[in-house]
Amino acid sequence: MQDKQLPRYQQLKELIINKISNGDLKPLERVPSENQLVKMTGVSRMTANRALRELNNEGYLDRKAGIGSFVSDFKVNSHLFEIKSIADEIISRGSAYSSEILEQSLIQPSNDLSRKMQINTTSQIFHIQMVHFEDSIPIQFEDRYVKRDFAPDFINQDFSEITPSAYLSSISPLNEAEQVVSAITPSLSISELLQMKKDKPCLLITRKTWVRKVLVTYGKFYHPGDRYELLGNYGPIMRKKLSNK
Amino acid sequence: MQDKQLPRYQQLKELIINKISNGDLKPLERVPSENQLVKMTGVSRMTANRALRELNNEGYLDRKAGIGSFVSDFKVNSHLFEIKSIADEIISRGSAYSSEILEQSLIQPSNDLSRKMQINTTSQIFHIQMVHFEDSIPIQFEDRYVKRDFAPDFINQDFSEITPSAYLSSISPLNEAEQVVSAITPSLSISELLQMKKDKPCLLITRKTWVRKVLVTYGKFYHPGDRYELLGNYGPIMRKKLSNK
DNA sequence: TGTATTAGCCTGTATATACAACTAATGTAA
DNA sequence: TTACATTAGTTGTATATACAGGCTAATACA
Repeated sequence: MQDKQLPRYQQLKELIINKISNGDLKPLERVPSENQLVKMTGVSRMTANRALRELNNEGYLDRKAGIGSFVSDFKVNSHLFEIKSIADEIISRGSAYSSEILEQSLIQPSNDLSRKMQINTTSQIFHIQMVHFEDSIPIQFEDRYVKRDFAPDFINQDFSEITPSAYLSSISPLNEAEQVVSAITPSLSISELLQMKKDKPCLLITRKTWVRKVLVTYGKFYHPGDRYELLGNYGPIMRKKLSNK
Repeated sequence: MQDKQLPRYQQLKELIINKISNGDLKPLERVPSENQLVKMTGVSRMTANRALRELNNEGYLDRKAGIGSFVSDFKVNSHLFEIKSIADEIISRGSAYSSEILEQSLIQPSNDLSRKMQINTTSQIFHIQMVHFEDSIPIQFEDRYVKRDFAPDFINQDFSEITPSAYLSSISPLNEAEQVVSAITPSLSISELLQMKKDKPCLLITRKTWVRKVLVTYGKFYHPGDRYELLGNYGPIMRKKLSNK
């Protein structure tokens, strides 16, 4: 592949990222300390420090002096910033969250869908449709497809307890996403599900998510235009710190 | 303020960021080399290296071995990712860009506007309204306010040559932004400006931008829902490298 | 037993040193 | 003039060392 070998701190970083990606290291688990890495790999402590420090800056790890280094809890706050569970969002606003599941099934994808999900038509995929409510007012209609390979137990989950988004994150940290935001006029059925007045616009978010370069889920998220807006903050890179508790 | 003094590499970083923010160091200008920083401030080369390396990772600087370190060209690609000039976006798609300026004036803000812009009503602000076209089709209606203090020469610019967004970025790198995306039904006048059919939805982006914690511009950007969508990619942090040319 | 101290491990920072790779400018020989 | 070698300055990496400060658990002591 590449004739030039990577620097040692970079090799260390990728070693740890790989262990996180393939599940050897799970969220909140301890990763080797700097001195352990020194003994294990023969590098000096400063290069072990650089590897762990940069992984911390990139959101893979949480470090705390006196304690150790731990894999970030991707369930709570993925380093895929801004993409959080709709339930958490509603609860953090102090509102009551509830949901209604309309469909939860295993299907054979159509030609169009198999192309979107980058699989052949013989693979099976899960399909879920549900509505999310904030204080009993519909705030999102979720129409999502999930690769069976990635989440074989998807069909047995109770998604009134854990949202599909949170469940998928718990299986493996999602490490790449593409999100398209658009304004549309909803179909009649969606308009009714969201209890919207006629001809009112919808904010539609179409999202694809990859784990280790493989697309695992594709979903459309419809929001009533007058009840939902998407907020983004852009600024100097902030690192979250572990609390002192 | 803070009883604990910052680490030296952090002090160095802030020194350089301040020089960039207040215009002492302009885009593409050379910043002191690691050895110069050593002589100037008395730190060791490794801590000077850490300061410059992290500023590079955060997008403030571009560094190249054998050459030196230079302030990033925020005009081309701000570290406020995803917020780029609509003109660049259209041109990068291979389409023809044009614009029509509807208003360009200096005004006294209303009570409501002065509150939104966090100033008192005696301060003056600039107001611009314009439409951006892709291949002669309207793609964005821009309704923007700019603090006079920040860009005193704003009124004399020819915004058919350089977009307001690009002009403001050229004055100083914009280092914080808040963006709210929503789906609305446009007013009749906006619907006509964008040559939209009746009752079709608009994608509305409301954006505030700060420079050094001071809000400098507030704008609303209306897009026809069927002609524009907002795309975001989220993934491992990538650093741009200087080319070898 | 209960409390205070200590030892040990962790991260965070700072320095001194070394070598490699790259680039531009300069000097030198053909 | 041209081609090549040298040199100085730059960033990039790697190591060894040191000390500070946070935290935990074992230990010593009253």
